[in-house]
Amino acid sequence: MQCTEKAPSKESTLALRDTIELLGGKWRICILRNLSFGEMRFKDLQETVIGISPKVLSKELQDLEQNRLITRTVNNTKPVTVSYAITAHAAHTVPVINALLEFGLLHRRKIKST
Amino acid sequence: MQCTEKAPSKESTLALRDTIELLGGKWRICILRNLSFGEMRFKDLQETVIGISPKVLSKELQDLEQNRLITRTVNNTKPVTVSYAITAHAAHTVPVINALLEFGLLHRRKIKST
DNA sequence: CTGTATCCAGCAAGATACTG
DNA sequence: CAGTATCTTGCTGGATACAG
Repeated sequence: MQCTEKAPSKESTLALRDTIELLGGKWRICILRNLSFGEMRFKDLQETVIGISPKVLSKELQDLEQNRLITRTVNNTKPVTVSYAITAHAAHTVPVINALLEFGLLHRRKIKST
Repeated sequence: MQCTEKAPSKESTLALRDTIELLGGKWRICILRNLSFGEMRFKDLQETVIGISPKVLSKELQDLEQNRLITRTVNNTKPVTVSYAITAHAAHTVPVINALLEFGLLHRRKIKST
């Protein structure tokens, strides 16, 4: 669907809310972006997603997996390692996430300069 | 800045967090999208942003105004009306928001069909 | 119409410690 | 390494009423 609406419909408002629920929160977008560079293990994510606690990371990963945005793979190594990767479906969000990032950088300059 | 990174830098992670803080939460993106169709008054928003309470709407609008994402204009009518409009700066986010919306629609179909 | 005041519940999330 | 358990707090945001 291309968005060609001339006014905000209730339907689109609700759909947008779904997306926000899906990707919203403090961490999920960051996690997805990090995974967009390649698969990572739990510990990698814990280091790269600055400030997240293992409990919260665990929960977020479960949520993302349930929504088919990431995959979880247990590697048969010793000790066991677990790899997380982004799904093809979630890869669609990467350009959007980058756009958000760029807006953030732009915004910082904008606000600072006033 | 075009994002050409090969790995997630701390800097970009933090910048992304800024954006999430800026646009995150349950309501702001919806508000911005609604305003992207043209200026609206408080009451219009209250009706279109389904489920928001006046207190929360008021607070969100203040936050958005402080970040220069919307403008607030008091009209000299009787009784007084107030118009909210998106700034040129925030207009940059509109395509991104629409991309999020479309992803949400896509996602719904994806999840349902499994 | 455009908000603010008050009161309150629930949950996200932090700290920390612990397990397989 | 990859999490889970527990305990606690602070804030988001809901309901409702009221004010300029």
